[in-house]
Amino acid sequence: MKDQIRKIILKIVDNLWEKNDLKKSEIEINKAPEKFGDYSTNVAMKLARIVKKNPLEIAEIIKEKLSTDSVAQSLIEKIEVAKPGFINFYFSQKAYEKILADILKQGDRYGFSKLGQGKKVMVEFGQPNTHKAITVGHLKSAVSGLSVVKLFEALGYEVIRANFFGDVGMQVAKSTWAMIKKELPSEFEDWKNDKKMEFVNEAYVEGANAFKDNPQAEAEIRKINKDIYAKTDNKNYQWYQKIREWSIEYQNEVFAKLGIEYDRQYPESEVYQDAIKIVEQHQGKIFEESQGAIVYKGKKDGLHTWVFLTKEGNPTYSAKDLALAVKKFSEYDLDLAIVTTSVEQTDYFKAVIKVLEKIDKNFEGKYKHVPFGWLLMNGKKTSSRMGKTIKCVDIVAEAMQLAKEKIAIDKDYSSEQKQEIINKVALAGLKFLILSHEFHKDINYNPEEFIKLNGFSGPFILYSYIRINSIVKKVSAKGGSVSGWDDNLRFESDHEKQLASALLMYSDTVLRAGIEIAPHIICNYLYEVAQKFNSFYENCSIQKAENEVQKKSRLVLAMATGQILKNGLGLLGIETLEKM
RNA sequence: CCCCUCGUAGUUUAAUGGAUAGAACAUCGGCCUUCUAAGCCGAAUACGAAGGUUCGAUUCCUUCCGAGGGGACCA
Repeated sequence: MKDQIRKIILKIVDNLWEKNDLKKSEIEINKAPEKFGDYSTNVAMKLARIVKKNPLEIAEIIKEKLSTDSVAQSLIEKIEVAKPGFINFYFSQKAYEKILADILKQGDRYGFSKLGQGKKVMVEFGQPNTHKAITVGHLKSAVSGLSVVKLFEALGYEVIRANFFGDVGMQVAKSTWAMIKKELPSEFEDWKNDKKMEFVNEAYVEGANAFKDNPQAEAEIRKINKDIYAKTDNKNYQWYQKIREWSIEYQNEVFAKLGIEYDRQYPESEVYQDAIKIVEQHQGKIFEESQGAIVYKGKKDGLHTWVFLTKEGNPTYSAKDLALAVKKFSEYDLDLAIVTTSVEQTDYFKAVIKVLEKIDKNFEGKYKHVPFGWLLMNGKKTSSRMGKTIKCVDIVAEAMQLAKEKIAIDKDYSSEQKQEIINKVALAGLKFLILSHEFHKDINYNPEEFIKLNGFSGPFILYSYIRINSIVKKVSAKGGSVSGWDDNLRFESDHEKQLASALLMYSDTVLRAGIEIAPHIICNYLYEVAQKFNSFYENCSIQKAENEVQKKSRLVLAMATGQILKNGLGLLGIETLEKM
């Protein structure tokens, strides 16, 4: 709809002022502030400088021409000119009819665009380490990454979900060392993965402390590290392998609960050899020797110096990330690869990407790092209440506990139904909290109420969706019908019109959120829709509509709203509930 | 010392260079015999400081103040 209006305006402008230097990208057609209509354009103000005329005069001329265009006439009910030179549009009933029909016809596919058609993108997110706990940072990565995946899918891309996890290095040696030393409870083997991993994480902490404080332990841990790299067939390696398996199973369980399944998982150990090779291949050109290590000196590119191979000849993470990048493209023929990590790695990835582009020009612009901020409790990274590092499972458990305490669930539901409601509400709250902030900014939350159940929150949107579901069922049961819903709709009140206008903005919003990789835009949008729906709900009864046309119109509007909320929540990785 | 990010109501935050800076929580005041009150309606409170560019700056540039992150063998 926006494109249609845009085309018409551009044509008018070209006809009126033949030799204008107006840059088309400067012309904006945007959602107008509520009191000024639905869409607005700045074309007259941009034109003013070029044709040397008062923007208000120009706006009037364009308005005049627009009102004689037949396509514009059918979509737009009213055009207004406002100072300093905006042209504002109000949608027509026909426009509403068309959009509602599209939404209901296309259903779950509504809002998908063709922008990325035929293109492949890989999104890497999650990135936990084996042999230790999955932290709140991994949770943030997982939730954010899933949303990036969904946004790219909505843009029409084929998306490959990838995970890169650390399964080698000193941290795994530390916990392996402590696990061997520790006395295991007799029933240990029968424990589920989550309990085992809790135990392993304690071992990791002990191992890390011993490494710091005890030279004997340090030597033993270094030996274990060597055995792991060499795959020596001894107790050390066997233990490492066992813990690795539990870790991976556990990771998959945790991520599955968050709604994440990967298409490709890259263990760090898999790129180890490639990393060495790739650095050696480009030594002298991109890399040089410095103090025994092989480094990339980034000064000429405005970057720091980064070590790629240590003086012992081991690849650092930079080399592994480099090898990983190359591997991704060779395996999947990608058009784009996205890596999400926390912000502290921003400079680091600048260097990795720079080096990647030096290796092959074809990578230019195709590897993108998306940094996200911390999830902070009262502005701090740690929690005294939960122990030093905040674990992913603790956060999820807290959210569930909060949901359980504060939601009033119909007592007639079975315990399974209740559990499902608690799970989904908690995850909706958690995911919405994370995604409603701009990616690169830190999130501060208050542990007492860190997921909100009302106001600007995921549960509020779920609740609105359920209200819709409930009315639609009730009205349909009483013989209300939506047959022939694609024409003869009539919206009289502002509540109806504003809701319909908001629905009309969905596809523009998805497009923008996708291009900018900004799920918070979706959050803001969904909240606006839900609010407008609730206003409509209070003021415009469906059951008590004055006539059949009104009843049908309102029912269709409610149904379309439900579909939009569902689709939008889907982009955030949030599942809907049918009742609660 | 150098580089990056960020400073918006009491708190958490939004605003592709545009219109009266938009919300939520908390606070105060209304609305359930009526489609799920996790809701609706209303009140009050904010752009760190100073310059500059622009018809127009919260947004872009400079300086200062404040917070966080990064800067060779960790990631």
